[in-house]
Amino acid sequence: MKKKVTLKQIAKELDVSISTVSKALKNSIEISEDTRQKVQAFAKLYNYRPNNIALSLKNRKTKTIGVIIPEIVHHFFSKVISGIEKQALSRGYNVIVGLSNESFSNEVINMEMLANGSIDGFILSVSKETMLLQDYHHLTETINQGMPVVMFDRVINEINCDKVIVDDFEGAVKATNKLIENGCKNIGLITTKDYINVGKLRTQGYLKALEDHDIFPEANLILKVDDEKLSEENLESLEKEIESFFKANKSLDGIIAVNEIYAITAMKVARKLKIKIPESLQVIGFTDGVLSKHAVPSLTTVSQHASKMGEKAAELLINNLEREDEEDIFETFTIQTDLIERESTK
Amino acid sequence: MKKKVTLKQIAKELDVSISTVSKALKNSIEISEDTRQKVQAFAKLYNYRPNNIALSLKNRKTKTIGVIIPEIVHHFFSKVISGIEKQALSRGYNVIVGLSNESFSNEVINMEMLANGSIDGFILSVSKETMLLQDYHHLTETINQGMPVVMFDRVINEINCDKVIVDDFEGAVKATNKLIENGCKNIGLITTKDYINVGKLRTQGYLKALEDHDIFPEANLILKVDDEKLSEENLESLEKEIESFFKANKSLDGIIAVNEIYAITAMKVARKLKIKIPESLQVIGFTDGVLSKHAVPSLTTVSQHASKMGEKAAELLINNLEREDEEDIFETFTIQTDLIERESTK
DNA sequence: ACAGGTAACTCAAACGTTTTCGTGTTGAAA
DNA sequence: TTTCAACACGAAAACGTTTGAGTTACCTGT
Repeated sequence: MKKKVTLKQIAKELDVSISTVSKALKNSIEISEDTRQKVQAFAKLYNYRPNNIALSLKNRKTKTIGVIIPEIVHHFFSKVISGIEKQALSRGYNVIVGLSNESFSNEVINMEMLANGSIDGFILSVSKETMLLQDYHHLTETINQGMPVVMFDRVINEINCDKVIVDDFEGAVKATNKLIENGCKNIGLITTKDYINVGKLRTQGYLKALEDHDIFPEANLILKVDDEKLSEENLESLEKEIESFFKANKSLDGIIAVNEIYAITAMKVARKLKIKIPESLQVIGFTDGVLSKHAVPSLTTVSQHASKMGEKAAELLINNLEREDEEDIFETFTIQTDLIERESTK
Repeated sequence: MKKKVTLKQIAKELDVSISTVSKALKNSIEISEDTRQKVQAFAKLYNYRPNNIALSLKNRKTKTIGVIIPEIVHHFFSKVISGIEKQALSRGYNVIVGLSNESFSNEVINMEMLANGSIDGFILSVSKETMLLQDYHHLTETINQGMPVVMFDRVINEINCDKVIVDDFEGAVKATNKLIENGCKNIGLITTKDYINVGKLRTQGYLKALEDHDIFPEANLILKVDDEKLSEENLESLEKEIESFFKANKSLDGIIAVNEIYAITAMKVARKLKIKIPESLQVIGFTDGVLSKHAVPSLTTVSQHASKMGEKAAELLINNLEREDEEDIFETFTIQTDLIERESTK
């Protein structure tokens, strides 16, 4: 077991100074050809690699970015991470991941753990609890200490930083328009409670599209599901809720669901009630994950290009980190959605 | 924008030495009550936090573990990460993630990037390419340098380190037994090419169960799908392959599939061919992901407890890191599988 | 009055780099 | 023989901590 070799050891071994070794390895012209070759040969032999931690300390930068997300077992977030990773790797950065599990205190703890020198900047999507509590002190403090932050998807307007968001509003408009074009007269919406930003925006897009086509939105065509229902256990109660929604609105011929689970569950309930998809009911979901692709019938869905979001977020952050001038001009980048048409629509 | 405050700054401000500040903050009895209070008050006011990088350099440990996985947009791997994260957080460690994207060179690059001081140890599952090439020099080198490594799921027997594996063999036995108990006479297997360890083990389990019941395994009941078919694009060709498999074996009344996609696709094909599930065909998959839960009919599956795997892997690694004696006694921990019964079996 | 003790600090080294500013030697020009 | 580059290298500081080993100044006992 040979431990990592350091400059000091090489220096001692070759009987030169540490500085000479360092310079020789960097091909400095200060060092004679002879010595340079000797040092480089030795370094290669012992597989010398500079110690990252020492470099970080010296340079005051770690070449590492911290990512805090609410959950990782989630198609959208893991896609975002893969985008971040891709961009980070190509620019020589590492990615360190913290999970908040939708808890405010976890978010704070994780950020504090990383903010003390471990990373150069944050990319994050805040937890639901944080949105509810509206306590953003950890964010403002981090930013005030001069650490760049990029928020994505679940962003907070009051916080002054770079942001990457999905055009949820426009996505919902597109989806709703599609259903209207396809002849739907009674389009229902399955959404979340309003405090979740994305749910709100999608609802607004749905309403806007109806309005544009002079369709009067009916309140009972909008089902606001309690968010707890998303947890894996409460699937049955979600099913029941959707089932009574369907039974109460027999005329439904189109459904927009603000996420994949709601859409899939709606299709499941429809099948149970012998409602044919897409013949008598067309369904569009959000988030183009595995479920949409493999469902039967496969689900038409609004793709959010999660991977691209991650790449863009990482790009904004790294640009900021490597910018010389310290001007803080923050950008909000909007990712356009695409409607992926599959079998659940005509 | 107030930058992070250091011991040196506090020392200068209060006109004492750096050591005094450090000791005061640690409540050392060497420092008078007075000074201690003064220093602590000042530190609190300026929100002093020790610089992690400096600590890492001094202590020669980073309290960070590196995780290298082939892919993150994958239910199994993201579950494993969440398990690792959970255990890591509870023991004061951070998790830094590298993705190999199933590529050997990416795996090597990522490991080299992290192995130079950034982390204390690795948790990894090797890429398919690495298994194919059988080039493990990056692993042996890392281990030889004294950095602990824990492998999970896709492990390599020749490498001497802690391992966490799923009892794939026994899982396949359980699944096959279940089908036999349920009256299946002609059980097919949809698996991968043999170089993937897990596929091989599951195949062996399937064969063992048949043997135990004096059923002679028929070669044409085993479909070895080319692994490329797992990629999201080649879904159609996977479907075709399975379809001809079904057509060539009309007597099939049970299917074991070594992953979720194969199982779901098999069900899709069955539906197309008007084969009723579970009445005339029962299906069991591996990996209890979202697809299994939300499929119609929902899929009976062998759960691998991915999250538990992650926790165990992190536990083994951290125990190793924090162990005083340097004895290298490596452990291979086997995670038992569970058969989650759903609608795709009787 | 003075050794001995102790409370309260400070010093300095160490972790592994990079980099600026010397410094000694050589050879050549004056 | 003196002077001065050019050359090849070394010393030391700095990044932010921790910690064992000094160093004061003051107090106590004899």
